[in-house]
Amino acid sequence: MARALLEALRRRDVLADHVRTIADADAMARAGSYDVLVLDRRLPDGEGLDLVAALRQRKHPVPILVLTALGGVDHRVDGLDSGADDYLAKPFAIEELLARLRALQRRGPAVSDRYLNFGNLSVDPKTSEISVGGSFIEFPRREYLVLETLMRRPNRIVTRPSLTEAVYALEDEIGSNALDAHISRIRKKLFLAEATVEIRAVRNIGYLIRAKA
Amino acid sequence: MARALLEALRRRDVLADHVRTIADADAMARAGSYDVLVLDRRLPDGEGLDLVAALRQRKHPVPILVLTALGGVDHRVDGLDSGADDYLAKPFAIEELLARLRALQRRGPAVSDRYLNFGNLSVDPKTSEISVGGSFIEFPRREYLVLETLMRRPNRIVTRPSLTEAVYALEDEIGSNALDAHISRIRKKLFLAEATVEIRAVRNIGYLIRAKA
DNA sequence: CTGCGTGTAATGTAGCCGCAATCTTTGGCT
DNA sequence: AGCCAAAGATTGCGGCTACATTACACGCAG
Repeated sequence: MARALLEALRRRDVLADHVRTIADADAMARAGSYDVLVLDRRLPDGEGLDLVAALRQRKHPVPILVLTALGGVDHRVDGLDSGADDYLAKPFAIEELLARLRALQRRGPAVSDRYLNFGNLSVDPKTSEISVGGSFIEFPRREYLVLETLMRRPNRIVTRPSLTEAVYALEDEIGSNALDAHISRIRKKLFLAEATVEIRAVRNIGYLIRAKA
Repeated sequence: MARALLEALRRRDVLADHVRTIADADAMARAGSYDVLVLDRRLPDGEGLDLVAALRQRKHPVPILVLTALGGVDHRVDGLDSGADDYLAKPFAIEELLARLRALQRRGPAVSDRYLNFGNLSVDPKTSEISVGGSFIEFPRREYLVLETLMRRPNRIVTRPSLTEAVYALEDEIGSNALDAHISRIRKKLFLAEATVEIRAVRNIGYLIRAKA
């Protein structure tokens, strides 16, 4: 079953690791940074719920979904009360498991490194292409870097230092309003392309991109 | 069914409110401070999932569990992907629903640890964002600092020196009623946003934030 | 040479915030 | 209960400063 699940995940470009024992899972959870943990109750070296309890006692924040063949209501209640975040009885549809994983992952930090979409604006970090409402716009390199950086955190403030670092990397570039000028030029292009997003300044802090008023 | 559920919750000393329509639920979510929302899909004025989408679009943080008679895998996937946190098909055992609610509520504070919630007011110190009933309000820097400081100790008095220190840090700024002016402006914004909290003065000592009379 | 990208500087603009004047509330005192 | 003084509330004004915009200059590439 693990193999089938791994295959289904891989096909959807979800990265996953698999171990067989509670001890290994514990070690992985300690060492790595995972968005979600899928756990079977019956394991070679014990009861999966014990790991849930142990992780929660250490205040480990990873969302946990418990799988089991024990489908009775009582078992499900035990599973959830042990500290797990979701509980799914076998047999189950892969699609439902995936949907539940998405729901759990949404709780955590959203990190997808494919297209950055927001409003009718779309940025492809792979090719550095930007399109508004389906039609592509050319952006000079600096302007593109600023916009991509903002699009990586839509609706969130990006500080001025973050932006300058993103655009000027190692280069020392301090002593002008170059960043402001870039922002202004980006705004003009977005406006002409009738984008549904806008770049707003946050005084003393930085900028953010968000849905147009 | 709502009556049975309310009865079961009441017997376990869980406080719950019940409304019948999406419109009412939306209003309650804006106004009140709830640990979790239980939502039926079939409602007199529409599809429950639409409310989920609306709340999530406003970044409303409340955990949502969706109930439905539509038990197919596809429906469950849709439900979870709309932004809900859990999905339960009717018929279900009350005990399982209660366990799932406990799981959601447990996760609520864990996630919202970084949020300061009180009444329908929510402050995110990480991003310096403030929302009332799910919709965000812009606050200038000084006003934000005052409000965050108050929200760190709801129902507790914060002394004038504490507040000025929080707002003016190292800077020497003594010699006017600037703090009072900030309080006044914050009050106006909160009032316009229909917040369920209010800022009260404590003569000769300071201010406190508490539930609105 | 020409055109584009980009940094710089000058100028315009907006909004935060401190100040102070004025009004309201509160609590103590007779 | 009534009065007064002090604390608090509110609001308009103005200065300051960060941000916005634009023109221009320089450099590099074709």
